[in-house]
Parts: sequence; structure tokens; C-alpha cells
Amino acid sequence: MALKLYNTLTRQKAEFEPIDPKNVRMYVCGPTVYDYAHIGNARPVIVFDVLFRLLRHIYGPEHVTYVRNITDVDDKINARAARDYPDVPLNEAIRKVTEATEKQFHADIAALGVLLPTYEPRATEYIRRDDGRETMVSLIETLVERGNAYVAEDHVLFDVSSMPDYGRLSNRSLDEMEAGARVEVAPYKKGPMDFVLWKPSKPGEPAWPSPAGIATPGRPGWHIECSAMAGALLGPVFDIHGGGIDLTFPHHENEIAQSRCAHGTSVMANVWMHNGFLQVEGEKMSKSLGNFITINQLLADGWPGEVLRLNMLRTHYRQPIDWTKKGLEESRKILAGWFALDGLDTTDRTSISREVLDALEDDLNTPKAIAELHGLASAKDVKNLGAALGFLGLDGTTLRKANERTAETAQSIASTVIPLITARLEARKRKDFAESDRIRDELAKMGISLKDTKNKETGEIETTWEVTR
RNA sequence: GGCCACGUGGCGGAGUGGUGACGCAGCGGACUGCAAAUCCGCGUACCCCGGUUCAAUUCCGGGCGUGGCCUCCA
Repeated sequence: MALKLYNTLTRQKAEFEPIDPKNVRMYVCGPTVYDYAHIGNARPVIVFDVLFRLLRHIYGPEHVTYVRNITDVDDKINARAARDYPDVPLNEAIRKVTEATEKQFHADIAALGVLLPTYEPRATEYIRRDDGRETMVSLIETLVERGNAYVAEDHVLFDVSSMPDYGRLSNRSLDEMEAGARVEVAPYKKGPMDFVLWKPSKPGEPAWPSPAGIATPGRPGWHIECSAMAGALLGPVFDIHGGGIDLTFPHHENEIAQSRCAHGTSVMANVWMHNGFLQVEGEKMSKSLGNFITINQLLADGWPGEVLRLNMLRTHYRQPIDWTKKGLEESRKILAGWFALDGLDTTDRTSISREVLDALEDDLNTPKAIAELHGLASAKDVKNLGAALGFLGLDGTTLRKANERTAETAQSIASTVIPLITARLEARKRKDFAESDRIRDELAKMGISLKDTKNKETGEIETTWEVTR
């Protein structure tokens, strides 16, 4: 089966045809580094990691270029830096915030089994540079020259009226947008939907020499950075652009406007993919509700990264997810069941089952793929199951780490537990089941569960135990 | 108000114009002193109302509900 992907641009699922099968190119909007990544941020990272793995499988690992940026210039970063490091010069404080957050982000997603993208550019590296690559400043200059952007009060603004099909991705017309606009329009804008490409910096704020003859130093608007990084690393037209569904408008719409007008192309990327939103325990995740869940917190609570990953993939990427504790428990059980099978090896990827690949090639139908995994598990086909799990980024690494931690806990309490188990076995031998059960209950309260097995050779009852919490 | 998704059994979640995927939970059985683990078995679900059709959960229309965007939140 050929790879099919749903394209937001056409609102249809269609067969994917790369521009150049020798170099399949994908761009995904990455995080703005000012705070811990939350579980909603994890979704596109995981979803597009699966797509990256699939593309590498189909076209060959050396024939796929995946760019996921780091946004390290943004007003939210400035605000956070000023708040957290009030006694440090702003630029230095910003560096502290972005470096620490970026490091944390990488640690978090590594636990989720996410491969490194081919390139992970930082926005600040693409404002200006001297190697001839596309930059935000060069894009802005081009847009001004071509009449798609104008200078007003030290800002550079994109003139949306200069682009006839602005709004095509999000399927809305300029009239509709203007009618529905609820924001106060800055007086220097020609049209209410015009958006900022460049804005002046206040003293002390990060600032770069401005384009288009503006004397005051400034900084880029949000949308231009993705256009610049995508253009610099993937060229004017590439295959796939991904991100959260909330970015469709205005971010992606504006990216398209900038890139297409600057490059004179009819599309920026052929396929636009958007992952659905995530709710927590049936409610919208928000700071005011206090249900903001970070990846870091989930990991700290003892959930192996692979459980988070599986939990994410149990829902199709375009569907909304209700992220619940119950779902996590279920994912943990499923994974534990698979990894308990004898002979499972996730490093041998020679036989990834056709059924699993077919499911993934059908617009990344991960729930279907997971159902196939269940089938392989019940057929005890550990060869195909292991291969598919490894392929999906569920290679057991974080499960093993969690098991090691449990083993350490077990070791630390073994001296308390073992005498109790011995006493219970003795009670059992003399058929004092009341005492035997009392000891088992006592252990259960400590989070220890027991298993009695009969030794086939000696006929003796033996008890194994494990820490369940 | 405009635009867009989505509504399947207790829960999660595929899929299909006509034989009730799959998983978790639950129930029954085997095993066990009893459990646990394991194995075997068990479910008459497709938001509502119309329409098309021999036949609709699946197609069409309307309604209701949930969520998203229209505010530099993935």
C-alpha cells in the first residue's frame, strides 16, 4: 500500500508523492523555549516522529530531511527572563531561560523515544547570517521589494491584500476575517489583518539591525522565523509541513503568505498536516484550571516515557485526545503485557509486519497499528511484534529503567519482606491459612504482591514477590 | 456571529451499504487452601429526526451535543 496522508490544504486524504524521493523534506513547528513542555506540546513531537520513522522506512534513512525548530526569540521568553532573573541584564537572562528550557525539552522528549530531527535550527541563528542562506531579514527585504510588505513606524508589516488567496489553508476569506476580528487594530496598519514581520526593540531588549532601511534596531515577528528556517534548510517548496491544529491560523497561513510571496511559488509545502488538540480529564488544559500537565511532571511521577508515547499513539493524530490517568494505566498494562512475552527483541527490525505498515501508511492510523500489535502478541509472534515495537519507538528502554528502579526498591526492602514470606510459607505448610493470609495482606499494604508457584521438580510451593507501587 | 472537526458497548478505539475488530475493566470457568499470574469462554454499541436503498452505524439533509480556530496556546 502506498503512503496516504490527509492534507489540510485540500481537506482530503491523498497518496503522498515526494518532490524528490531522494530527499523527502518535512518541517514541523517546534517549541518556544520559555517553560516546561506540556503534554500537548508532546503530541506533535511524537506524531511527526512516527511519520519521520515511516518516511525513513519507505524512502531510506538518508533520503529524509526533517527540520524541527527551536523558537528562542519571543515576547514570552523576554517576560519570563525578566521575571526569573530580575537582577541580571535582560539578554543574559534570556539566554539562561532559553538554554535551560531547551535542555529540559531535549531530556523530556528523549524519554518519549523521539529521534533527533535532521536539523534543529534556533530562530536567532536565522535572523541574519553571512553564508548566503535565506534569513528572516533577507525574506523581509524581498517582501518589501516585491510590494508584499511595507514599513510603518519602524515596523514591517505584511500586506495581506497583496496575496489573492490568503486564507486558503484555514478556509476563510479576508472579508470573513475582518468581520470576525475582535482585536483592536494598530493605527499604522493598512489593513486590519496585516501582520508584523519585524518590530522595533525597546532598549535592553534583544535587537538586531533592522531591514528595509529602518534605523531603530528590532526583532522579528513570530511567523517569519519558520518561513526563514524552512526556506534555508528545505528550499522554497518542500513536501510536508506539520504542527498543531491551532497553528493553522494565523501562524501557518502567514508562513505560507510570506514564503510564497517571497519565492513566487504557488505553494510553500505540498502537504499540510495538523494534529488534534488534547484535553485533560475531560477539561481543556489551562493554567487557570490548574490541570496543566508537563512531560517532566509525568516522568517524575514515575510514568515511563514509553507509556506516555503509547498513550499518545492510541488515538489517531487528527482526533482530539482526552488525556487521563485511567488511559495511562491502561497503556502501562498493555506495554507490560507485550514486554513480558518471552523472546521479544525490539532491535531486530528485519520483519515489520505488513499489517502494521499498512495501518501507518493509511494516514498514520496508529490505533489500527496498535490493534495489529495486539494480534501479533496473542499469536505469540514475538519476532514481528518486537520489530514493530522497535520501529514505533517503543523499544523498552524506559520500561527497563523503571524496572531497575523497582528492583532497587525491592532490594532495599528485601530484608523486611523475605522473613515475612518465609513465615507465610511456614504458616501455609501447617495449614494456618488465617495467618498466611494475614501476612499476605500486610505485604499488600506495603505495595508487595505475591505469586505462589509450584516447583515442578520438587513439588514444593515457592513464592515470588514484586513491588507494585 | 463566522469557519472547521468530531459524536461507536462501562471506558479507550478501528472499521464497514448487508456475518457485533481490538484492548482495558467486568462476568463465568480451569488452576489454587483462598488469591495472584496464566489459560479458556462471555458483549445483541454505533447521538436524535427525516430521506435514499431490498438493506444505513456506514450515503444525503436537518437538529442536538462536545471541542478547536477567528486573541503571536501544540
